[in-house]
Amino acid sequence: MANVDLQRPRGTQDILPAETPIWHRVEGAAHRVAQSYGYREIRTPVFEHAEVFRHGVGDATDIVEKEMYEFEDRGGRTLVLRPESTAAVARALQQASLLSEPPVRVYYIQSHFRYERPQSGRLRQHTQFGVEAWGVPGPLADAEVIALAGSFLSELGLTGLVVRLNSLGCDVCRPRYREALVTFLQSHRDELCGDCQRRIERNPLRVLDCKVPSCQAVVRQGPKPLEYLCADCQQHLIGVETALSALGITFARDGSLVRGLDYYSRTVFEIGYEKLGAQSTVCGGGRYDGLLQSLGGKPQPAVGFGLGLERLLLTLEAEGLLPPAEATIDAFVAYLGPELGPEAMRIANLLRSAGHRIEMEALGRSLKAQLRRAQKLSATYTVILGPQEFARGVAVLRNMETSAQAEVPIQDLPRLIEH
RNA sequence: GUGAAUGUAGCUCAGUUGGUUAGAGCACCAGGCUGUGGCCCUGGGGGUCGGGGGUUCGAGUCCCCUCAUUCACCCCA
Repeated sequence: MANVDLQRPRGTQDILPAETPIWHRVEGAAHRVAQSYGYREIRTPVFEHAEVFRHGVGDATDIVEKEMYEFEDRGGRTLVLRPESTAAVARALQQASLLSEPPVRVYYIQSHFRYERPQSGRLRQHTQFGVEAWGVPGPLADAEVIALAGSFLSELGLTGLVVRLNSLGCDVCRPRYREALVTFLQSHRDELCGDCQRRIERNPLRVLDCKVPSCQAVVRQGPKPLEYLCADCQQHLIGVETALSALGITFARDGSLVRGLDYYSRTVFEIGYEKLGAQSTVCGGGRYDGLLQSLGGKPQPAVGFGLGLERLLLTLEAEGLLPPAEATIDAFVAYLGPELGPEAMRIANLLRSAGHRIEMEALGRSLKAQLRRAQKLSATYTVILGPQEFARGVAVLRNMETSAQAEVPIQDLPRLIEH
């Protein structure tokens, strides 16, 4: 016997039978809500050519630089397990020429893979429900995807989540702000933490949301991103806020909110749940008008979000919103003595044909053990077949809740059992 | 990638300054009730003490390495 390591790979999760029902519920809500907003599902390959993410997500991002599962296949192609879906979706829409007829509204529920140090709410394989509106430049689209996320979360019973909103500017104003910020930060370099000193070159906007108090003190004196927004970007931000207010969605403008992927422009937002600790952002998104162009296509405005389902489940659990376990069968078929096995099996199939969910005793245990099993499965009924009943063409039908039982003709069983 | 904590039965956990055969509750199986679940009583099965190496007469306990989980950072959903 080979000595196989039974441990799952680091940062992965088995979703066991006890957990699949809640996944079905969450995924079902995602399908319903997305479709109620007119979005249609898209599925892309688990792996893509590496360039899709290099150019789409950005060469200098952590995701591309050190977190991609990259490998060479037997044909010498460099492939990558997708670390996110937006760049892949852009590639797919472009390849199928679907963007010639905007708007294109799509959603996905897909796994993503990142080589990270795992902790709760951060896995190497994780699932995102994502939504994208392509070919829509106006602020109503931004508000729409935020509203969609809100509808989804409230359908699951969540309240008390915080929407944070910011604008990163566009090709016109972002470089101006970035330059002003870098100049400012360099003049205060020795007041910043080590991480932030590195960020000045790598990703200066990140300094804005550093948690170190001394860095925050520096940032407070520096140039404010919103002051550098061009007129168009300002108007866009106000347009998003006006629409959100009209929808009754509460949000907070947060000038320090920065998203790590290169493709974002203008609107960025996060929806978070504080009790989750460090990995508290459940949903993150924004506008990425420049993404398609960076993949070699024609410019196409787009806005969307990604919502981490594992983190969402943690939130639901913390809020006590996981539904109680439901009965998995309607009736359990018990029988006495191995010679009655085939007849019990015939009865079980008779009931299944009538649409009932049936489990039959598989281990030939005592009646006591069989009833215990039926109870454990929350079966509504137990059908008991013993030699005495078999000889007369009847079976005992026992209601597990009331303990009432009666002998009934076998052909009447399908009619007498209810869900 | 950086820093720290934890790892004993399916689950939650005890286990003294290193000292016989590693325990409890829950769960599981059986019997009490020879064909009736829940409550109760009795009994039973189950453990490479995460893995490997070392110190020692002797290691669950001490040391090193390794794997995994958790927490924080980086980053992100």
